[in-house]
Amino acid sequence: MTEKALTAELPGRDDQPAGRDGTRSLSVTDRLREAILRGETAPGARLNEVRLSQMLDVSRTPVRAALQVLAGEGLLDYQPNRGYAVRQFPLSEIVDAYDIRAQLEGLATRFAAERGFNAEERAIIEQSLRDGDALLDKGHFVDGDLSRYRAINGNFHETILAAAKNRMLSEMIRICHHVPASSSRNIIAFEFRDVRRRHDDHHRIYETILAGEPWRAELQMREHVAGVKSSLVQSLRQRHRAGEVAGSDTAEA
Amino acid sequence: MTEKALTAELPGRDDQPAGRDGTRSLSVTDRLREAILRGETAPGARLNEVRLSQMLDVSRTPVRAALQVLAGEGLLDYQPNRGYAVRQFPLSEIVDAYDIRAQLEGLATRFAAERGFNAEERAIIEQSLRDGDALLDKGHFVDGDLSRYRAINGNFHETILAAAKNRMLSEMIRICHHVPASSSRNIIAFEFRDVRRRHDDHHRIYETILAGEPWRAELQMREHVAGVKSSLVQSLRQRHRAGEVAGSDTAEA
DNA sequence: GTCAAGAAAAATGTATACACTTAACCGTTT
DNA sequence: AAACGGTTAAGTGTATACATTTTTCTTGAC
Repeated sequence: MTEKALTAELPGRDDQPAGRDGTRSLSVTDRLREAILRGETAPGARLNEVRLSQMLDVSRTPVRAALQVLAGEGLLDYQPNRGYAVRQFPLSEIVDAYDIRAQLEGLATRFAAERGFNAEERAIIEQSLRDGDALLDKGHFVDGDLSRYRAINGNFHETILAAAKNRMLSEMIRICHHVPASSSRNIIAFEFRDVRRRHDDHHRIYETILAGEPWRAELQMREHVAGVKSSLVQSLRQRHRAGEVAGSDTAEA
Repeated sequence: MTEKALTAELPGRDDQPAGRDGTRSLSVTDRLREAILRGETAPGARLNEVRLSQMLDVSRTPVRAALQVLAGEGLLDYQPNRGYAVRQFPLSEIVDAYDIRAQLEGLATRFAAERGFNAEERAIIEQSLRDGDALLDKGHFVDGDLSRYRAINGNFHETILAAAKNRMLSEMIRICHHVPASSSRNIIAFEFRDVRRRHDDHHRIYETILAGEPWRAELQMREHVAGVKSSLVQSLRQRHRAGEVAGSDTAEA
């Protein structure tokens, strides 16, 4: 079941009132989500409430609250009187999640283009473009550059999403990002060329938005995300060919 | 706050063990969701846990569980230590929800077309097409026909969604349907011509799927849903012009 | 009269005891 | 050995008491 490592660096209920969050429930929710996304829980494993509460040193109440929330986010399965289990994501759903993201982020881009950016949003985006340029100027990556670009990439996408000003859209895209292997945190290694191409996409998208062509910007963003999917699929194929394969139709990385 | 009518036809905790559902929590969740979607709760109103538990004749525990679930569905807002409030949907978000639905259902149609239907799914869809034909053959609607067509329409869309075989997609579309004024349950009156046109869309989409053209089917479905949005917007404009208007930028019907 | 500070009230968060359901166990039977 | 039945243990669902936070109300000063 691999419910270990959850108990690490636990504040203990007396050190801090309730973690650094407002409530224990939120704290437990975050910790469990992290653990699941990290893959520290065997997919399909059932989560025992009393064991979790002992591990996290809280009562069952906040644990149950967290489980309900995570089930709502799609990370857990729930059956009445039978409890919660870590949801399994067949490879097909992981790949499909990119298609969903492509549609949704495309739409968000259209909304953003229609509604326009405020000064702060514009500043962040332009900064992210400059930062990416600087990082890619060397022509190759050194250690840590990839995770640095990941942050830059995040700023770009999040700012566009914020400019779309649609909560439902934001939440849905957030859910897409929380599909285990789809999450940017455990993405496969990328070629320098891939990153450069993607960064250029950012430039193009921003230019199209400024040019006042929401519909084109939507298509560009859709294509942009679809490109990430392609990279993933190709990467999976390579792995598979290398015989490194592992887990049939379930992702555990 | 208008938390009335929730207490209607309550089984009472001794009549039945826990409603007809498995648990009280699920029962309460369903009842609260219905009440919110029906608009029986003032938008923005804060929900008091003890009052709700008294009204529903259960303890706070299942009430809290229900509130957490509904917050996850996007129907309620939550703030730590301050509780839950009925979420307000600005008109823009209601309209946007149709765009989101259009993208998502389009994608679902593509998936369904790529993956194909099984015998049962095919049967349901073809039945829905026949039923709609029969209903529309008269050339006009009599009382009750519109809600009858609504059921037929539901069968068509739900079956396509089922054939897409993607849970995340299903859940997201479900959320779109739960946006108050977006819900089919409180949709504005439709012209006969609109319905006929929409039903013809169903025929075309199914034919395209059978023809093995997933990409075209996606576009058709996207356009199909976008048409519904247009009808809504037009309907809202008419209302507005008629001065019937009411609530500024918040939908309450 | 307005504002601020503090106390009282109310509401949410948490822990825990108990009820009920499900799953496991064990012996019996075929 | 496999299958059935009943008992026991384990786990989830619910109610409730208590802790903590937020909100309200009162009191006082300016």
